[in-house]
Amino acid sequence: MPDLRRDHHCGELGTPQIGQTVTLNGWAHRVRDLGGLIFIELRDRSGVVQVAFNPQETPEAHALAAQVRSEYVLGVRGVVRRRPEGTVNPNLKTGEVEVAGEALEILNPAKPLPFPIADEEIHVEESTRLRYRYLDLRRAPMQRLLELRHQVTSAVREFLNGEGFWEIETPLLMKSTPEGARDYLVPSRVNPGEFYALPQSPQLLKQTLMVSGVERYYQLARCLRDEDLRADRQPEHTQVDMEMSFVTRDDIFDVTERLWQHVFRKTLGVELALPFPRLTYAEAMARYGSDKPDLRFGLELVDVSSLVAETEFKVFAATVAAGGQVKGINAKGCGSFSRKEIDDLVEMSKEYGAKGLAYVIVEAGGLRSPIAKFFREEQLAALAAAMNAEPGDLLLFVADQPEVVANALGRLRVHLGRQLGLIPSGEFCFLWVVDFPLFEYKPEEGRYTFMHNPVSAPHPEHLPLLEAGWHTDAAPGSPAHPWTQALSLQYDLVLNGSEVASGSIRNHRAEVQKQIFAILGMDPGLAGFLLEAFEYGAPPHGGIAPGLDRIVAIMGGADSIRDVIAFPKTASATDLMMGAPSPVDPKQLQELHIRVVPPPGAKQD
RNA sequence: GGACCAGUAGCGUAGCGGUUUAACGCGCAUGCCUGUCACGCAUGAGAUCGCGGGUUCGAAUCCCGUCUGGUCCGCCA
Repeated sequence: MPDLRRDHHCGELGTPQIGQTVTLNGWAHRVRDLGGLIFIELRDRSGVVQVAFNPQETPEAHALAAQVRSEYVLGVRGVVRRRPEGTVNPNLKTGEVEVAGEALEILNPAKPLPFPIADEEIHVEESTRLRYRYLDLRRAPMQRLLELRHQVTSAVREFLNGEGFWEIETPLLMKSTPEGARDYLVPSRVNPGEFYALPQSPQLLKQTLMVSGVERYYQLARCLRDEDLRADRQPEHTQVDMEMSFVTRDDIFDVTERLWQHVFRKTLGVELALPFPRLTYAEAMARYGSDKPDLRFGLELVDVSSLVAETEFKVFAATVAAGGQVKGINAKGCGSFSRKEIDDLVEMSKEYGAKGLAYVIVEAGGLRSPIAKFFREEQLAALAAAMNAEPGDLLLFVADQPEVVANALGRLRVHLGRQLGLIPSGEFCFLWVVDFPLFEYKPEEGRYTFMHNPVSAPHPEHLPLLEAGWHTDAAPGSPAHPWTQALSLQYDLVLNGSEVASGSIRNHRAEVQKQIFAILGMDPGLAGFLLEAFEYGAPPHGGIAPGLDRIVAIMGGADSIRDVIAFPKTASATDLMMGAPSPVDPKQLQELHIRVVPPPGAKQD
């Protein structure tokens, strides 16, 4: 370590330290060489302070200071003094004082940087930031996010420890499962031809821990999935994985709500109101067309099926007759949209699966629309009334099967909310979505699959529907089928339109779990050991797994979860800093008993 | 797997209705400058216009392909 070892941090200096000799270590944030005087802004994690070097007072230090460039690493000793009259910098936390540099040591020079560290508002290609992630993380906005994430995890641990949870680690080398997401595989050298899988989540193991009598478990667990990426999806993400025994759904809601209340209070000073509102899945889909509705704005979906069933507009009438529905949203004040703007919305709704988007412009004199001619006067009036239409509004309608309508209008709703600036910033709108269907019918596979995961328990009163499903006359997938009707004790936590946690009360009775596997046509596979464990006294249990990356990103106002992950991957799952993934030495492959068969057209080395 | 957007000195951009020494700001280098704080002033270096092919007398500019990054759909909790 250098001679000049720090005894203070840059950002903590102020008028109370005036007169003290301090030693600082840090980076040259900005350098201003006036020919005589040299000012160096010195930065460490705590902040920035100005150091002044005077050629008359300390010629040696001054001569060295003249060599300092941006981001040189320095040791500085000097006396804290009040800045001369008129030179106080109100933009700097330490701006009332400066350090009169007496001794300077260059601990390490730095090459000119690929992008500036000192400017907070920089526009640099994200690939450049990722290539030089160590420099990107040096920037103040990124440091703030790193610190926020640290504070959040620390508050999470503090709270859960206080509630009697035990933090327990589970293995990274697990067993592959065919269902759900694609696994990352790790070849076994010792067992030729066999593979481990990296965990998609510790789901089965945390349930196993309940059988072990742990009662309250948590882990900041890394979860890995080999699927395509998005702005809010990385190949590895972190969950606050929790599981509890002898609890009801409300117990889990209560702990989770108080957890985030504690975290928001400790880290942001924001007071969350409890309890969080709840919506059933059915209501969320009906009113917002989404199972993760953003409640920070309105634009709710309105069902007008009954109003249009008898009209001459065949698209609407036929859809309703065929068991579909017609729903609309009222884009308030968008009646002035240009033809192109409306066409864009139509195009977008098609992207989201709708066959089309009907629109009606509300004018003072009446309704203007290409489809108006198919409606009688009173039908139009009823439609306008149902949509709460006022002159200047734009009404948008989709007719289709309920899932399609919900998806298209739900996404259109979010798009319009953003486009119209209806979404207030700085608000944190949590809500529970409850009563998810237990199963989901996949027409293309002709079978039922699980909605969330296969371990979610059915609603107790829907338990008989499991058995009834084997004997029904109802067509698979139809609304009348018992398995379509069965609701589960699964729940999601939604924050500002993002799903930030998911959980359920689990099946703890082996026969119920086996029944569900049978309905899903699933081999228990990996879960076999859990089923066995259930036969040795499994407590009722349930849990939840909040996604840390998404929550921290929302808390910190980051655009992407990449900004709250220290070393994230690109959209093609590569790491631009370390250059992963990469080919490996043939010897390594040999040891693993693996031969690579490149796809046709792949790049050769 | 598909759609769209972007790629021009270290960074951010302009040029893209074809022909110029490829322009501007920041950064960098050198010199000057003793109260600056995005210091200032002057001079200068720095670009095979992502890559490959094609059209043309002539391509950063038009066409095709490809790579990389991003957003979205599919996929995924």
